[in-house]
Amino acid sequence: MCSWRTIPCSITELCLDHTLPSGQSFRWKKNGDNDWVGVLGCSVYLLNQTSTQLRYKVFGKESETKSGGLESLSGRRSTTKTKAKAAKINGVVSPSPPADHDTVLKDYFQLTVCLHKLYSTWSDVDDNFKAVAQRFPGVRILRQDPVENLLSFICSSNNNISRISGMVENLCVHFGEPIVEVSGQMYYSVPSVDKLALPGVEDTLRKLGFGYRAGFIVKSCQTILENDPGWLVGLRTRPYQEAREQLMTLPGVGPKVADCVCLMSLDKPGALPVDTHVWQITATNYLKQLNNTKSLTPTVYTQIGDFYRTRFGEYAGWAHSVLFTADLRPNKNKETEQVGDGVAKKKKKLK
DNA sequence: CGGTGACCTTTCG
DNA sequence: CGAAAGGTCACC
Repeated sequence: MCSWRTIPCSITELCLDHTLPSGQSFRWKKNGDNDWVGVLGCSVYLLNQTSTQLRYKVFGKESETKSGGLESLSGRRSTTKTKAKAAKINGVVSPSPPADHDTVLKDYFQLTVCLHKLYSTWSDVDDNFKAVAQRFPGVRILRQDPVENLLSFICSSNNNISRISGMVENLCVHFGEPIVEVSGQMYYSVPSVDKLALPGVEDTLRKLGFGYRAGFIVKSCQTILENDPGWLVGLRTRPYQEAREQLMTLPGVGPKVADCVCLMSLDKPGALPVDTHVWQITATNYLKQLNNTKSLTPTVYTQIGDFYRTRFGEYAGWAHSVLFTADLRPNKNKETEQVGDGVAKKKKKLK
């Protein structure tokens, strides 16, 4: 058994227990009391942490992922170049992880972004944030594979977390590649868009319980393939608004899903997903004039995003994930459910 | 622009 | 059991 590898990292910069279950990725599972297991690229990672370091073990093939480029994981069929790189792998079932896994994790957790400073700034401008921040330190935005991120959130529409997780799992098990078995459990990669664009897939997904999202997934993958190779990941270097518009050309991708993808995998820290919950809480606690809005129209959606962007600045999307993380926890305490302490929440539903 | 209803199925209360 | 679930799309 290989030993744990470590990366220096304060628990206030990254708290796995607050970040991994915050509804960004649906693929991390708690393993025992301290460990988290998940798949990044073509490797299975086992993670835990102390107050000063992030610790990990890697299982499976050596990842071909290069720092900053998850392209090869994204179902590109641009082949030639990525193939050439991938061919370099010394596919040993090596007990010692390759040197590059530090880089993969630093990239995934975006450890070069100084969360401590951001928290401090946001606490200065918002009392609600300050209160929530004390209870939930170390919440940061992951830098996910755009394909995983996109598929996950196409599944999220009008759906519950529990089922979404199962659907993502099913996508990987049925259309991804097996990676390695760890303690009796096989792990799979995120499927390539090529696989999901094949004829017959929609029927299979329907049978797997995806409902109307089956069509969205297949058609979105087909659309991705019709675009230039690298189109999706290329949105990382396009302006926020443009990336958002482009994403919304995909079936099943509206404003909310587009913002999730912008924020969580396309390097748009100011993107701010507004769901019904965020809308309600914001109307109650911040923008009272929205209390009489009847639905989450594009206008209201923009107002809410702009409000937070004005208040929290360039990384408003990151602030938003801290602010609302408490409300997604399965075991949230109903008595204290609120944004910040002492602020009333939940208006009753009018119908 | 804003309002309405359908959409699949599972989980939740 | 029925309602709700991190929406989106089509249509008025």
